[in-house]
Amino acid sequence: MVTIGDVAKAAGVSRSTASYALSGKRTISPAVVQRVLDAVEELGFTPNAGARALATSQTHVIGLLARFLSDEFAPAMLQYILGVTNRAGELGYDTLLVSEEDGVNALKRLSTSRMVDGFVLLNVAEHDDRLQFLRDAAQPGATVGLPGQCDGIDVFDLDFVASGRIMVDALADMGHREMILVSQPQHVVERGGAYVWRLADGAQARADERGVVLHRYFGSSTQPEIGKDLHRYLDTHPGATGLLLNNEAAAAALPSVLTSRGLASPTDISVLGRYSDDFARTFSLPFSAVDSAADELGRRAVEQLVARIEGDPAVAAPHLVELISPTIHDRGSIAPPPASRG
Amino acid sequence: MVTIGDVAKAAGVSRSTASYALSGKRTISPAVVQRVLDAVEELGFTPNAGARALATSQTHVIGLLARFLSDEFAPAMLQYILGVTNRAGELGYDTLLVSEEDGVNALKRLSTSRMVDGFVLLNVAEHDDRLQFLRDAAQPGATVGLPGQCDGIDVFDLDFVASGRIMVDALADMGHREMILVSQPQHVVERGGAYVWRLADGAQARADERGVVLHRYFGSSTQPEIGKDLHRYLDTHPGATGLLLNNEAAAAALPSVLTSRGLASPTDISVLGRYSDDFARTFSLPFSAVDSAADELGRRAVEQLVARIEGDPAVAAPHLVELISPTIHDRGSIAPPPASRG
DNA sequence: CACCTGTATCGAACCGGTTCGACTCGATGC
DNA sequence: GCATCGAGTCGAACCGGTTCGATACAGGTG
Repeated sequence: MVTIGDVAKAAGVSRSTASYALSGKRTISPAVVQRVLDAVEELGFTPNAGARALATSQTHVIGLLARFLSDEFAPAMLQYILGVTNRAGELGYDTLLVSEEDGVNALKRLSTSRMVDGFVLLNVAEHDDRLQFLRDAAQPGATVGLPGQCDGIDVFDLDFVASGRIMVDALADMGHREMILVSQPQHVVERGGAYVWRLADGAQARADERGVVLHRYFGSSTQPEIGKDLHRYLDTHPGATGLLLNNEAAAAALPSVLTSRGLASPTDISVLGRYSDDFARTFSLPFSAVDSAADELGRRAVEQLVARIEGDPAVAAPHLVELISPTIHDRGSIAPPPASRG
Repeated sequence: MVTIGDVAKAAGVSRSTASYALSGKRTISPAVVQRVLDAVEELGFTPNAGARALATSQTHVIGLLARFLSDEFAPAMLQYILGVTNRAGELGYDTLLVSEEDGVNALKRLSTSRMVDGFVLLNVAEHDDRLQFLRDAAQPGATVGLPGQCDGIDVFDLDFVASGRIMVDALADMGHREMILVSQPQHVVERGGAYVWRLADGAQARADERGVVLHRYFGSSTQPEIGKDLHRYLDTHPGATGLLLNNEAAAAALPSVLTSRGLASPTDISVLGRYSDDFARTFSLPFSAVDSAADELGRRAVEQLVARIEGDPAVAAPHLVELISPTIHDRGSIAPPPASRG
């Protein structure tokens, strides 16, 4: 293997001079710099990552802690992962992906062994046991997902309260007065999926403000249960003209439920989901939806993490809690309710 | 940070003794070993990964080169990734995930900087430009996907030729005489997705042997195009009673296509796909399918890679080309054709 | 001409582990 | 009683980078 010593020898200088020529941290004569660069080129020198990490205490690797929970839609996670790895790559960082069950253990291991410069945590719950160790870690961390306590970390998430509000608004603006909100299953909430009730509360508050009736349900996350759930909701509330879906499985199941009831969207019923554009394409879902912004959240988390890694540690920038404003991707599934039309 | 020097001092021994006490590579008296272990415990010592890598030339990290091609069904890739990371974790290895466009560059970079002990390549094409560099690399490599040239690497893949055969057999055994095979889009083949024609050729050969009519198509990999494709195929071949799907998007789109045509499986048409069990669960697909064995392939690739990394380099084990026999996961979507029933 | 300044370079130390060779000491063999 | 041996330990070197302090030398100043 080619070391910087080989490069130095080939260029006829000392190791330190070669190092400075490459890093530019001290002034080296242009002639020498050129000789060093030529030697690097000729010999095919690449610095040994371990040695550099040892000397500089920087690995240029970030740890990505994913968490795949049962009854969750795994493919949705991929968007976040790719958002992180791609942006990290652009910024000169590699990504160590950990899918271990025991996130706390992985976090400790990577942190104390100094394998990474920082962490990105995905799928963060209201009370996430990984956070305590993240705060104590020597490396900074950013999360995708809004936990109960945000101190000491940078937090990124979709603004789910606002999402709930604009979902109600979108339908209420069209004249809908009664709608059904289908959330994730109850146990997703119980294990800390706070975004579920955040969206629901935002929706409820806005519904109350506008005098709209909102029926709230926790739907199943599996087929065919969710299909039956949807039928039951529609049977129970024949006056409801709008459907808000904060549940990927419900969105995926809805087309065949509507078909079998002889309903069409938006003619008979308006539908508004909350999922990513990729998800919509994959499932060919014709419903307008609040974009979950997975890609953007992953990107932003990495950007902030890298800024903190590379920032002056003396100037501890205040920690961010960045809630991305929801945007609706219009696919034409919202219209005025049947009764209000000719 | 706690170093082995701190541990040695606390235990009242030299650094080298502490190191040997922990590694067991030389005999150290039980009393000293215990004192060292106590010190490690008390101080919370974890070896610095960079330092260890520098000294041992082993990083205990494997590089995972994923390749997300346009018009490919990204969620399917997740299964392979998790198969790799999970098994690697069990074997004591962390996984560096690279999703870079330029796989060749990433490979070179990780290899020459000695960031990883070996590589797993996913989504390997017939003529994959990454392979040439993998063969020249100082680290061993394993692939998931069967390339044209397999020398110098360990190769794992599903036996797609056999898959094609058993897919035809499964339907022909039930009495079907005319079926449609929907493959991946043509350009997936053109850029080296050899598994597409391997399965198609296997199917065609078996169909010819049995006197079965097989209509072959390259379907789109995106919605809603694939839905329209499916409708067209069914319109064109009203006599076809079986559908073979080597195209995830087609499988995902089929339920609504069938519903809108008023067809049910297997009553009106028998369907056999080729995708993983996880995929079926995630998308609630009710079709029997040849399992793509994503998880197993990822696992096997890692196991072989680790064996090679840790094996005696003097004893160069012959390289493997392991084709996993296809198995059908029965979900009840295959039955005799309508005409042959009462 | 002595003095100072700044530029360009070198040698040595350091990061935190691992490992080789040498040393000590008590037990064993003759 | 002395050489031999093995168990147990230590010091030093090494892995391949980075970085600090010192030095050499050129040019400018009083």
